[in-house]
Amino acid sequence: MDGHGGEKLLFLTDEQLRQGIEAMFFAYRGFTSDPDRILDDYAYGRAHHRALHFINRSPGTTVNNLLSILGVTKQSLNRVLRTLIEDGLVEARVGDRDRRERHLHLTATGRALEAKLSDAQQTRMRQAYRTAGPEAVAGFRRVLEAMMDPEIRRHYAGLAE
Amino acid sequence: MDGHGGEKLLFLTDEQLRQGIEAMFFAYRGFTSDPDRILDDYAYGRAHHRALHFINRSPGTTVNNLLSILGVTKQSLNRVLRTLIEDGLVEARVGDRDRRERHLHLTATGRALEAKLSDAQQTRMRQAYRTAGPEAVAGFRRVLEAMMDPEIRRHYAGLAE
DNA sequence: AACTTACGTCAGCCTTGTTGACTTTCCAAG
DNA sequence: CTTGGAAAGTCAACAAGGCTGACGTAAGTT
Repeated sequence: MDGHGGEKLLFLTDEQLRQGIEAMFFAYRGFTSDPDRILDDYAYGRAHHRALHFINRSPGTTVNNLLSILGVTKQSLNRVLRTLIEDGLVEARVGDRDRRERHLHLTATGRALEAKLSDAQQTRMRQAYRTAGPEAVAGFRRVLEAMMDPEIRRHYAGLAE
Repeated sequence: MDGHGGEKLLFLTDEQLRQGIEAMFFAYRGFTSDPDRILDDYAYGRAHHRALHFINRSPGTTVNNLLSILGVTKQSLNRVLRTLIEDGLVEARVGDRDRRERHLHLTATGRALEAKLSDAQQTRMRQAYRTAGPEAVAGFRRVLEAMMDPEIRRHYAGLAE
């Protein structure tokens, strides 16, 4: 693409970097605050939201798959998953090919809550995008992608593995 | 500045918004991972890092001030602050004008750890900035700022209150 | 038959958030 | 000078959500 093209000199003072760091901190708080408020009404937390999000994104994903995306232990995930299954938001189907695997799907109820949560988050993001403008959005995404760990980047943007 | 200038139509599909949301999630993980690894070596957590960061940014800040920036309860902050003071990283000086207030300062040891932590974080951010390019950095900052809660934006960028 | 993988579960621990109640200190207004 | 209230600290109890370690079971794989 632009390869060397955009290689202007970047004069980055410590102060500018510090502001970038704080921007991440404060923005992430805003980013999670809307779903958090909704989750309070149910007895769920951020961990439940994350599970709902990624199951919705990749229906039929296995437990192991979800573990590597979320980067937590199976004990942590299981605690969350169990309540979601008990409450009828998530369905765990035994695998056809490999019957050890559990393929995770959202039920209608699960999809409803996921939609509610992601609507709130999308509204904020859409508003931020509109305020910042189209070029800003592209830059935002580029910096975020460059900030991820490489192994994590694999899981990003719906890349099948 | 450019006001209406950048108001092209923004066609934002749900898929694009979802990818932005995931980018925030994955990038934030990367963003915190380096300091987290360092903190493990001491017996500290992310909460200690945040306190060190903001005390370093605004030396002499009061506890109440810090509370409103961090958005936690005084009991939560106090637990963290107490260990930092006991361990000699933070000094709480009784206020001159108002002797109820404690003005927080980093000791030499505290500054050393803060520097170590922020170096790690700055290195990642600098690398991401370099990969993404200068225009991307500006966009990144604009979107993040637009994503913050307005009350929080007051605390941002060293605005004195 | 033995090994490995996928998943679930029990027990226990830590950090970091919460609420509620209470005390001490101390400024400032009556 | 007294009193009200703000600032700060502390104790206790609790919850979410991470973690480790150990164990069990079903089901593929060799």
